[in-house]
Parts: sequence; C-alpha cells; structure tokens
Amino acid sequence: MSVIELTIGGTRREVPAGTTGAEVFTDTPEAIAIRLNGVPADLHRELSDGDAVEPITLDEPEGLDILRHSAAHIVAQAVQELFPGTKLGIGPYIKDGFYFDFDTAEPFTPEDLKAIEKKAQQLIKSGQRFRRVVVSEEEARRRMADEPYKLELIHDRASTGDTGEAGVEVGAGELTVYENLDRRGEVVWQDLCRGPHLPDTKPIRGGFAVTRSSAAYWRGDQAKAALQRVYGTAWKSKEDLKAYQDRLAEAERRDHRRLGRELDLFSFPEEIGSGLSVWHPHGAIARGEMEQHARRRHIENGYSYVYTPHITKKDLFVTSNHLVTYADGIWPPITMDEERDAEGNVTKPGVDYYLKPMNCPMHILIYRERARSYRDLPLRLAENGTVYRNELSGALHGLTRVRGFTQDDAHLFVTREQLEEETAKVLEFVLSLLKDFGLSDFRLELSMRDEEKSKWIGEEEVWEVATEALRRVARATGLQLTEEPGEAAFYGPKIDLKVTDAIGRSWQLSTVQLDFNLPERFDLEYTDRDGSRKRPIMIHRALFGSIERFFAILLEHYAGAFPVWLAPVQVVGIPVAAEYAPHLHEVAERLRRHGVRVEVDDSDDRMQKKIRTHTKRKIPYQLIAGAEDQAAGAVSFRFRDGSQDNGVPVDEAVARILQAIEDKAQV
RNA sequence: GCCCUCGUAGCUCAGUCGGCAGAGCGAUUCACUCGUAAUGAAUAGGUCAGGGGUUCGAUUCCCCUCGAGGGCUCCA
Repeated sequence: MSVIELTIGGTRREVPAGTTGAEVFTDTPEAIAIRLNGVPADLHRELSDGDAVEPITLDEPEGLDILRHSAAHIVAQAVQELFPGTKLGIGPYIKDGFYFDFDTAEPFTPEDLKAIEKKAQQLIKSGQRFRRVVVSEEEARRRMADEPYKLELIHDRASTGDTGEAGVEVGAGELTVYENLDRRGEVVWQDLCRGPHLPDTKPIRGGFAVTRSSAAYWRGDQAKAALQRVYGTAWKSKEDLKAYQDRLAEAERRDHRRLGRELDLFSFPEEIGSGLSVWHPHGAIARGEMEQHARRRHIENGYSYVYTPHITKKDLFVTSNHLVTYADGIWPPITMDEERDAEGNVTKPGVDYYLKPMNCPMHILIYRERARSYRDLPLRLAENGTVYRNELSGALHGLTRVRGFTQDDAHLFVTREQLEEETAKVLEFVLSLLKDFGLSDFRLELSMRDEEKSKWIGEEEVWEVATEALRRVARATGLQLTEEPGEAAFYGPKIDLKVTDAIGRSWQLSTVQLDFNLPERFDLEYTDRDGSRKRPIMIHRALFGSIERFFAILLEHYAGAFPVWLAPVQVVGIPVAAEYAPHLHEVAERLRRHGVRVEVDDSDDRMQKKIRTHTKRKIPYQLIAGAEDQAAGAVSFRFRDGSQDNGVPVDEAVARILQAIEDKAQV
C-alpha cells in the first residue's frame, strides 16, 4: 500500500494513499469541512501527497458559509419538490444567511414560504448526505438538461472562462455537481455547484429558518428574467439563531422610522411627496442642536459659511457636467419665461432651471467671483446645503434615502503643496466632531483610481501624489484602513469613513473626496507667489453626509435616548401631588434661565402614570418632588433606567444637569 | 423604475365568506391628590388611502392612481 505525506494542522504525517479529510479528522467531530491548501473543501475529499489540511468548524465564518450554502441547496430541493417545474438560479451564502433564486410560474406567497420551510426541515431531519461529483462539461449539460440557467452558466464558462458572480456555481477549476442522497443512498436531487458542502444535513438542524422572499433579476440585470428569491438563515445552534432573531428585533425596535413617529420627531406627509421630510418641533430641536454645534466647530476650524439657492439655470450643471454624469438623479426642469402664440407654438424659448443635486458648482462660483491668490488658500467654504435628487421610488427609505436632504457640505480649495496637510486637518476634524456625537468606532476606506486609463481624468502624477498623501493621512489616524483599488470616482481619489453603531451595524458617513475635474471645468485659478497662474485642487467634504441620514443613524444608535444636550426635552418635573407643583415650577424656571429645555407635568395623571409616560418619551431627567423634597428644598432624580437619586438640593441638581449638558454626557 | 406584500380612528391592530364600522392606547371632560412604569368613569373621533367598475347594495370582489414595507436595481 502506498503512502502519502500530509501537513495536518501544521504537523507532517504519513497516511495511506486515498485517505480523506474525514479520516484525518476522526478525532475532531466538530469538523464539517477542511481547508485544503488554504481553500475550503469537502470533508470527504480524497487527499494527495503534499497537501496541507486543517479542519473547518462552525465556529469560524467559513464554516458558517458552508452551512448556509448547504441550507440553500436544501431549500432549492424543497422548492422543486413542492413546485415541480421550477427552474434553478443561483444560491449563494450571504451575510447571516443565504438565498436561492428560482424561476417559478407564480411568485411565492407567505404560505408557500411556510410550506418551503417545513419541507426543508423534513429534508434536513431525514439526514441527507451531500456528494461531490466531478463531471465533464458534456456530463454537466446532460445532468442539467432541464435547467436553462445552469446551462447558461456552463456555456458562459466554456466560452469566456468568465464565471462572474456565478462563481458559487461554477468555479474556475473543474466542473462539479453536488448530489443530495437520501438514507438509502439514492440521488434525490442535484445541482451544479462548486461547493464545498457539509457532509450531511445534520449540522443544519440547529438554527435554520426561511425568512422572506423577493424578486431578483437573473444575474442582477434588469433586462433579464425576473426570478423569485427565497432568503433563509442558518446558524450553528438554536441559541445562535435566537440571538440573530433577537438582533433583528432589536434593530426593529430602534428603527428610526418607528422612533420618529413615537417620539414625534418628523414625518413624510403624503401630500408633500415621497422622500420629503418635515421636522416636528422635537425633531427640530435635536437637529438644530446638531447643526449649531457643528456650525460652531466649523467656524473654529477656519471654515466660512455661505448660502446658495436651491435652483439654478441649466448652464451651471452643463459646465459641471452633472447633467450628463448624473442625469438620472436630477429632477426634471422647470421652464421659465417661455412664450407661445395662440396656436401654442413657442415664440420665445424659455430657460430651464433645475433643483440643485449638488452644492459644489455654487461654491465654485463664489470662489471665482474674484481673482484669488495663494494668500486666500486654503479657502474653506461650508454650507448646510439642501439638495434634491430624483431617487427611484423603490430606493426610498425613511430618512436614510430621500429625495430632498441637507448636506453639511464643504468645499476646500487648496494648492498642491497644501493638499496633504489640509486633508489631514479635515480628517482629524471629522473624527473629532463625530466623537462629540458619541460615535467612536471608525474605519477608513481609501478609494484609488482604476487601472483602466479611460476611467479617470487628470495627470497620473497628480493622482499618485494625491493618493499617497491620502494614504499617509489615513494611516496617521491609526484607524483600520482598507484600500479599494478601482473604487475612486473618475475625478479623484477619496477617503470614506465608516462608523459602527451601538448594535454593531456599519454605516458609511463622511467622505473626503479630492477633485481634479471641476477646477478644470470651471477654469479655476489662483496667482502664486511668483505671479504665475495655477489651478487649485478641490476637496469635497461631507461630514454627516446628509444631516437627515446622520440624524437617523444617531437616533438608532441611541435607540431614541439621546444624550442630554441633544434631547428635545431634557428635564421633566413630576409632582407627587398637585400641591407640590409650584416647587417644581420654581426649579424649572431656574433651569430654563440657563437654557435647559424643561417641562413640569401638572396633568391629572397619577404620579406613576407620569413616570411611565416620560420614561417612554425617553426624557433624560425626571425630577420628582413631594412633601419631603419640598420641605428640604430638594428634588429627587429618576433616570431613564429607573435608578434614583433622592433628596438632591436644588442648587446641586441644577449644577448637575448643566454639567451633563456641557459635557455632552449620556445619562 | 421592477417584483411581491400592504393601506380600517392620532397610534397599534381586530373585523366584514358583499347587508348601518370595533378594541386598546392616545385626546377631551369629570371625580380622585396619590413617593418612583398604566386610578376610575364619561365623551368625542373613521367617505375603511383616492378614483373608476361589477352588484339591489362595496370598507369587503375587479381595475387604475397615490402611498408604505421587504427585496432587485441604483446610491454622484
């Protein structure tokens, strides 16, 4: 019997030829697959001389990916058993779950989904096994004869070698089919698939669920067939599944659309139009505090605030080229001053005005309003500029994706020499301001130019210098940095800032974007020290991105319980009985003189009811007073979490509250 | 924009297999004056999103429009 040498978990060992991963890891029962020379593979894969293998378990992300992909196969099998004639699309794992696309006669109803889940559970319980079969292209075609989408994938792979997004189905190497075998070893289902898969369905038993369905296009192309996508999730255990469902429920509780209604912050009246928000008094207070604070800090950091109109003649966005580059996002024009005769023929053409989708061209015009010298630079123009973008109706989502929103926009005009220092300052400023709002978990992404020369403009050398400057600046922050080649806009590299919120979700916030294009298009210049004319570089910089969206992120981050300085109502006084209300009104008056937003609840409700009401409103401080407090010239604090601090002298209470506001503290 | 689901009181939701529209919370009024998350009672409040069709009769069935939700696509 011949022998092969393997590296198993780092140590070399000789085993008989024909040994499989499963045989190597018999004493690692939690292994559900192997990493074969660094690449995930089936547990039952036969190993070759020189291979390096490690076990993959459900405790690592790759293990869960495999679990979910196998669960996707079971769902597909269930669907085809329940709905014969359904054709298969692709079925990859995704974050926290998987999906599988199907071409069906009818879309799935919620009852169908339940039936699919039930069927899948049965299949899982029946203990099916997965078997990998290497096939020739001809054999693959024969097995997939009834699956037109799979045949397309086989065809594309053969003709172009391009597996595209269907990489899950047909890898770059050999073609494989996975068979689902029942207890008797009969092949009950099969799918073209690169794998790897679980050895059998047992590990899926723990935490599997079908979650929802939706439409999706074949290969993400609107022109292609609309498929039905079934989403599901799968976890190592029931407990993990429960934890995942709890996370979803928590996100649901924090949903800014729900909180916005419950706390009476903002709304989207139908009469105004989709994606257009109105801000109620309490929402406006919190938003106003955000804006004022940001404004003060911008001024301290050398920014100059400007104001510009919401509409503009067409020519401006022709010059900037926005009308071409972003045509789809621009609202249809308003035609002004057109004259017609009695027959309706145009006798004098009108002028088209557009709602502005971006502020930059207007800021550029302010720059260009007079001759600039190197002494003017860096010039930092800032505006809370409201822009309008014609988002597709299906893309709208609460305050995070709207048709009218306000950018805390700034455009910095700098010389090449100033670029690095100024970018560093911008980034430092952005981080410092975001920290004021209680965010602390940041990550950076550097977007670099495409290799393809036609996809960017400007001089290669400027790109190199600028990208290198951004990289140095980004590294200097000490934050996690990922580099994204090919992700830059055509006009310059950028740094994006992502933030992770209180429940671990990642949001794209600020962006610092260099622009070599608009200064060129608008022929911007400054006179340098030696009298020569030079072109400035522009930095586009949105810090919150959109004020509305940032507000929504903060609202979810805090689950509606804002830190004191942002809370619409900061203090509410609750008398134990009506006769103690005057005492609290006096305290409230003292607070109000210091600018504190304070109410006294002298409604007829019982005190316990008032506590409940204001706790649900997430008011940071409830000040309760009865006979004891009044006699002692004191108040009793009750906080959002139910904790108390009783009998605090009024002077101290006022000082404490003012201090918390000053410190931007959470209480 | 595309696919699916949905739209009943301010909010959350029942309900009507086609026959005068329901609850809880909230609001208002009255009584109660109370020490840390719901006192009791009464009252008001809806062209069942809007329009059209079928029908003796439509909130209910059908069509269109508007809006929302979940995805797809998009996201300067």
